[in-house]
Formats: sequence, structure tokens, C-alpha cells
Amino acid sequence: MISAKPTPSHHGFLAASEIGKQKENSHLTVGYQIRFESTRSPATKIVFLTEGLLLRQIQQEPELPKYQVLIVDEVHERHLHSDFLLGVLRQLLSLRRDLKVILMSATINIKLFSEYFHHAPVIQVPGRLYPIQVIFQPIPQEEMNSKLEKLDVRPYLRVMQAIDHRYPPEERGDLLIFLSGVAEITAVLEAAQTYATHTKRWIALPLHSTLSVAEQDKIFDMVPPGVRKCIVSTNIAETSVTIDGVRFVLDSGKVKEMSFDPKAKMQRLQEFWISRASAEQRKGRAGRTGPGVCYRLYAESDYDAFAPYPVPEIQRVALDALVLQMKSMNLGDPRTFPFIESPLTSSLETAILYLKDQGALDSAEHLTSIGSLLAKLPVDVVIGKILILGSLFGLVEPILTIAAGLSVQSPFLRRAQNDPDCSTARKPLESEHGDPFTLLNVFNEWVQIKSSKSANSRKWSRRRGLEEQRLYEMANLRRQFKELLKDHGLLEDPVSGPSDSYSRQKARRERKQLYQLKRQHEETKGRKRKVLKLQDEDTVGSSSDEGGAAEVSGVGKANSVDIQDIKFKLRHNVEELQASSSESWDPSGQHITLLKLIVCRGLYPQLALPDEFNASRKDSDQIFHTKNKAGVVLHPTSVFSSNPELLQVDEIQDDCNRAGKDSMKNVSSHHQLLAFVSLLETNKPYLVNCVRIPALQALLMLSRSLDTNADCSRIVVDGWIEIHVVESETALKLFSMAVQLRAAWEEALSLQLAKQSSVDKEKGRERKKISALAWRLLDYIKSKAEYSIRRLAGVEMENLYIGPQTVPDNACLPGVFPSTMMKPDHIKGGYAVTSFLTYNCLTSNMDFYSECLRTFWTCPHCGLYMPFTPIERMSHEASCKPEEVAVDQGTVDPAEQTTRSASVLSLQRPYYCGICDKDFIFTSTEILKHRRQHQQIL
DNA sequence: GAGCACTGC
Repeated sequence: MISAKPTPSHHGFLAASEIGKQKENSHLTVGYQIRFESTRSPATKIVFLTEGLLLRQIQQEPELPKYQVLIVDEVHERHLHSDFLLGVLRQLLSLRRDLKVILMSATINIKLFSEYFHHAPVIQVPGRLYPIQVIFQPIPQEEMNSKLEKLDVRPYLRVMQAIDHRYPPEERGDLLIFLSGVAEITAVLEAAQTYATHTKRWIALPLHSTLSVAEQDKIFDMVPPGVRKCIVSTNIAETSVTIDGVRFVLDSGKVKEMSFDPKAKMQRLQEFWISRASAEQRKGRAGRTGPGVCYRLYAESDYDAFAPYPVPEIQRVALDALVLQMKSMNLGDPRTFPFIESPLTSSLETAILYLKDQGALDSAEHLTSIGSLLAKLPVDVVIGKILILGSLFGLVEPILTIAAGLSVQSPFLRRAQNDPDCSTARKPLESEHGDPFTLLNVFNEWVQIKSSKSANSRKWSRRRGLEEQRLYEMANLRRQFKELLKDHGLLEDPVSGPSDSYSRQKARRERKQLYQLKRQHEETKGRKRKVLKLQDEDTVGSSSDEGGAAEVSGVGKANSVDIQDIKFKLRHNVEELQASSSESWDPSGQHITLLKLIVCRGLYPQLALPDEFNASRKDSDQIFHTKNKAGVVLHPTSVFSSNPELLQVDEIQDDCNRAGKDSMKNVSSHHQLLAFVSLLETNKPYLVNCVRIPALQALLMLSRSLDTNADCSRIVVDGWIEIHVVESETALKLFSMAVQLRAAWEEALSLQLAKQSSVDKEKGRERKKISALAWRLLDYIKSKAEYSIRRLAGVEMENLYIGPQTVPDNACLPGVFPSTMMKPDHIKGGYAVTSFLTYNCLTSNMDFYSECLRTFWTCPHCGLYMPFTPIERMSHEASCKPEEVAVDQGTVDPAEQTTRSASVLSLQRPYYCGICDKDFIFTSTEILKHRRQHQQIL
């Protein structure tokens, strides 16, 4: 193990340049590889790559035969991937005696690493840092801000004054201020700029990740003589961005960190004191080019009380992806894996439970077929599900874009929200269906611009307040997703389009030109450092966000080559992209409806229910509830936040028929649910990236548990949402459709995953079936129903079920499918119809017996006319459905095998008729026929 | 009126 003093220099780079010198003539032997870029070739001897990428390679080749020596840099930073990698390498070392592993770390916590690797020898390398004077300057009590107040900027200004006072302006050296977040940065920046206009000795600049790339780059610009930069930054300057020329560091001692609340499945961004290791790292930023000074806005006793190190990432985040990857690497039980420092047991259990719930792990915690696929997709589990589901319905192109859009930082620049020009230009891109669809629109429009010769995509993006960089990233991501789906047989290789020799030649010529432009750019490389101007007196007052600044750098770039554009056009086939993006042009809205259903199924159970009293609330006060967290709000960037009317229900009120009934309040046929991508708590818990969908239809289709009363008009979903359907007739119709569609969808999916549709002839049949399924899903989603919906209160949730009844086990009712049995449910009471549906188990004031609820009904398929109880009718409908949608018994997911095989035998079953006082062996239809006889007699 | 720390496969 190699260690060095905590210095911001990149040891890895040092090594590279030394190696480079040795091998000057054959520079090709040293390469690098990151996610979307590689200079690796067969000749490569030394390669720099990221930990995540190496882990993916281990997934493919567990013994890493390609490598003899591995150097892992910056292990002290304790990233999720690096901690995991160390664990994997430690195991690999016992398999590969010839492998050499070298860890590089700052001197902190050397013992931990050395002992973990069986007391590996330590080599100390002296650091190269200039001396730094530390000044503790705690904030006086009266300037401490309470949580609700804006940050008090006086302590920060005092430091700037002190610098002006003590150091002559001709002595160079900039100031770097570390704060916790954007709000704090804005406050200090404003004050610093005001101070700067008086003294003319400062130029203050913000630095955080949500700034556009151009704005971030400004911190590298030069200042006029006698002027210092004051860079007001987040943590980004602690490790990610290195700025030379900093002589003064001002450390607030605060940091915002993401943690994970497993109970509510919610991310939480909270402010904390930094660790001593971080404090030292921040201090070190002052001593890179010469002796420096570090002002700390806390007392030395505070410093001593700080935690020694930051909490390793593995102990802070959701471990779904990690567990999934471990499973696919055959690393055994994650609970007993010898991590350098174990994650919390509860966190591992939550992840395992979640993966089971999502069907990625079976009950024995082995990967399922969908699980092993998800493990190979470099995305969150929910996004992975969306991709898989999308490939089923041949809606891959828009789904790829949506999945990519949800996996990158938002392309919407924050500052543009206040700019009226921007928001009007953005307006046409907004989708009333939800934020993922806005992302889809943005990308598709952008691709159209890219493919037109005359339009300038950079300009187009800037007009709309979009960070184009994010759109390039989306293009890369969606291509990677597409290739992965293809590799795993979920996507057919497109038949390559006709290409005549002329167009091939043309394409070749274009590529050649692009290469030339790229080379030109590389030769004149390095952005020329501009000289920053002092802030004008009159612009300062109004500009908290520096309206003009981006414009200046934009104009500066307009004349040069757009290297991003060239790289994009070299990497992607723009015409193909354009074709696929216009594919999702969908005037009828059919695709959108299906896409929404797919996205929502992927996101399930991340659903939020609008509060029933939202109609009487102000726009900004709209409240939503999730199963585990009541009272969440929309993130202000959501379409629904600026257009809350999209979620308003036009209530059917004071209808004379139901005026008196309390349960029939809030009746409408337009109730909507929100599916959301994440729940993030900052000041409040926010729903991020929302999609709206018809509530009842979606819940019947997606939820894990549906409990009903006798006529199915009252439904409890997943134990927390209650629905009253006005007409039980309607409820039954929906139930019947949902039950059948779920089975058909499930089957199509498992067929797809099992790759059983490899024979061409079958493929055609499969496709027909799937398109029939799609149409039926569309019909179903659009079906009308009037109902009320609300979240159950805590007490109500505890008294939902009638509980086990004294029914003998063999008293089974005919099932909904010919092959399933409706068994008495011994926990809830009532009857288990399918794995998700329990009939007549809800406690109710009205004590219905199913026999009382027979009504006459004509089967649309066979014309049978007779009185049915609700459940008999569903059963008949399911067994009497048209040929092409019949459920194929031949292909059953192994996970479901047990439940089904038992019931296949039970097509016929004992039936006791009370009127005849006789036992029969009947199929369900025969039972119905038999009962009809009695009805006629009576 | 009110907002997201930072990486990365």
C-alpha cells in the first residue's frame, strides 16, 4: 500500500506521466477507459479506468485474466464502488497468487486498509504541500442563523476584509469559500459582490454542480492585476474540481449529505458538520501553489468534536444495486461478505426485501431471470424494469429516451425558471402527462434540431434554459441501454436499411470531415483563458444570478467549433436517431397511454395519492400521500407543480342519488394517481419526476393486494387506499378485465425473458398476441368508472378484515380462471381468488351474502343468460373468453409453477348442492348450469 | 413563492 499526506494531487496521474516518459515512443501502450470513452487497444499495457468499470469487467471475467497489477487510487474516499472493489479484490487475491494489488491513500486510516489486506506492507510517500496557517474564527452567537433564517453573511465578509487589510493587492492569491448548498452560496455571493463593487479588489463567482458547464468554467478565467477571485463553492471544490492559485480557504465546516430512510424509501438531504478528514482536505486547497491560510468558521473544540472521517458511502445509501450486482457475481450472501466496513444490517435487509418484492430475487434469495437481467443494466432497479417492460411492447425507442432522461442530472437549468423568455420557449416541450414525458419531448425536439443542417442546437438549448451536455449524455446512455437489451435478446437486431453506394459514400465523406474538424480542435486545444471583468456598479444590484455572464461566454464560443456536436455526430447516427424519435410522434395519444402504464408499472409501488381535500387548497399547498409517508408535496420543477389543474378532479357533486351517503363523497371518474421516480426530503419531502395515471384502473392493474367486499364495489388496495365504486357492475367489469390482462401481461413477459420466442414462426404469433394485449390494455385504461378514493387512516387499516371464517377447507368456490381455485383465506377471511385478489374479506356495515347479489346477465361470448353472483360472473367471463387471448398453459414461470400445477388438476371439483342435498364432481361451468336449474324452478 | 451535496457503471 502506498500512502501520501492528504494532498489534492492525483497520484494516478503522476504515475502515468512517469510511465509516459519511459515509453515515449510507444504512447499507445498507455490508455484510459471511462464509461463512454476508451483509448484502449490490443497494444495497451497500462490502462486507467474507473472502479465501476472494473467491477463490470469482473462481472464478466471474475478472475480478471487481463491484469497482472492493479493500483487502486484514493481508497480513503470510501466510495461505494471502491469499498466493494476492495472486498472483491481481497477474495480474488487468494485465487490469483500472481496478482499484485497496490492501494493508494492519504495517510488517514492507513491501519484499516493494511489490516484488511492481512497486514499489507505500507510505503510512505511524503506529501508536497506548502505550509498552511489555520485560523479558527467561530461565528459569534448573535450571528448564528436559526434554521429558518437566511444565512448571516457577516462572518464571510469579515474574512474578505481581513484579507484586504493584511495582504497587499499585488500579492496574488484567490479565496475559496466552502459552503453547504446553493442557497447559502447565493446569499454569500450576493454580499461578496456588493463588497466587491465597493473595493474593486474582488470578483466573486459561484461554483456548484447545477451550474451550466460554461458557468463552471468561468472559475478558471484570469483576473486583472490587483484583483482576487472569490469562489463561493460547494463540496465540489473539495475533491472534484481543483483550482490553482487559491491561497485563502474559508471553511464553513458544513456539508450536505444524502442519506437513505429505508422505512419510507426516501432520500434525505441534510446538513451536517464535516469530518476532520474533510476539514483537512478543504484546508489543503490553500496550499497547492504556495503557503496559504485557512479560516475556519468554527472553534478548535468544534473541530476536535468532528467525526474523524466521513461516513462511508456504503453506510449511507440504498444498497439495491449493490446487492443485485453481488448476486450476479456469485458472491454469496451479502450479509456475510467481508466488507472492509460492513453496511448496516438493516440496510442490507431492506435491499434484499425490496429486490424480492420487485421479483429480482426469489424466496431463496437467488436471482430470478428478471433479476439477472436487471443486474446487467447499469441503472436503478425501477429504470431497469421500465426498459424491460418497454422492450416487450415494441416501444423501445421512447422508453430508451425516458430511461436515459431519468438517469442523468436534470437538463433544466435552475436559473432559467425565473427567466420569462426561457419559460415561454420551454412551454411547448412540457408534457401534461408528467415529467418523464417532458424529458422525452425535449430529447426528441433536440434530435430534430440536430438533424437539420441549418439549426444550431447549442443556441436552441440555451434559449430554453437547457444544459445541452445532459442531452449528449442521454444520447450516450440510450445507446448503451439499447446495446445491452440487444445483447440479452430483448431486442431484435433491426434489419439494416437499404443503403446504396451513393449514400454510403456520402456518409463516409461526412465522417471524414467531422474527423478533420475534431483534429483541428485538438490541435488548437485548450480554451483560451479569458480575463474576467470587474462587476459593473449598476448590474450588481439586480443580479443575484448574473444574467449577463452566461451570455458573454456563450458569444465567445459561438465562433469556435462545437466539439461536442462533432463528437456526437461521430458517435451517433443522427438520421437513425431522428427516425426513431419521430417514431414516438403519436397524435392519437395511444403510445403515450401505453408508455405511461409501462412507466408506472416500473415505478410501482412508488405511488402517491392526492389528498382528498386538495381542491380547497392553494396551488402550492397540494398534498399527497404515499403508503409509508403521509403529507408529501410536489417538487417545484414538476409540471404538476406549475399546472396543478392537471390533477384536479371534476367532482360529481350533489347527485340526488348519493347525496346522503358519506362514503360517496369525492366521486369522480377522473381521479389520478402519481407515480414518482424518487422521494427526496430537503426542507420538505418532495415527489420528483411524476407521471399521472387514472387511479382505479392503474391500481387494479399494478397493485400487489386487492381486497373487496361482496359486490366488489368497495376495494382496499395494498392495505392503504380505499375505493368506493358507484356501480358495482362497473367494478366487476374492471376487475374481470384487470385479472385477465394481468395474467396475459405476466405471461408475455416471462415468455420474453425466457427467450422462448426464438423460432421465427412463433415470433410472429407472439407479436400478434402482444399487440392484442396492448390494445386491450388501452381499452381497459380508458374504461369509465365513477368512484371515490381516499387514504385509510391508521385505525381503519387495523380493522380491515373479517378474519378467518369457520368454513371447511374443501368449501371452495369456482375460481376466476378455469384452472385456479378460490380458497378460503385464513388470514383475511373471504376467498383468495388470485395471488393478489381476495374476495369478500372486508368488514362492512352492510352484511352481504354473495347469494343475495345475483343479477341476470348475458355473456357477450356464449350468449348464456342467467343470474350470477359477482364472482361467478367473473369466473364465467374468464373461462369463456375468445380464442386468441386464451392463456397458454404450456409456459409458466417456474416461480408460479407450484401454485398453478396444483390447480390444473382442479378443473373438476367436488360440489355440494344444498337444494338437492347431493355431492357432485363438477367443473365451474357445470356448477353454474346446475344452479341455473334451481333458479328456473324457483 | 420556493428549489438538488457529489460521483459513476
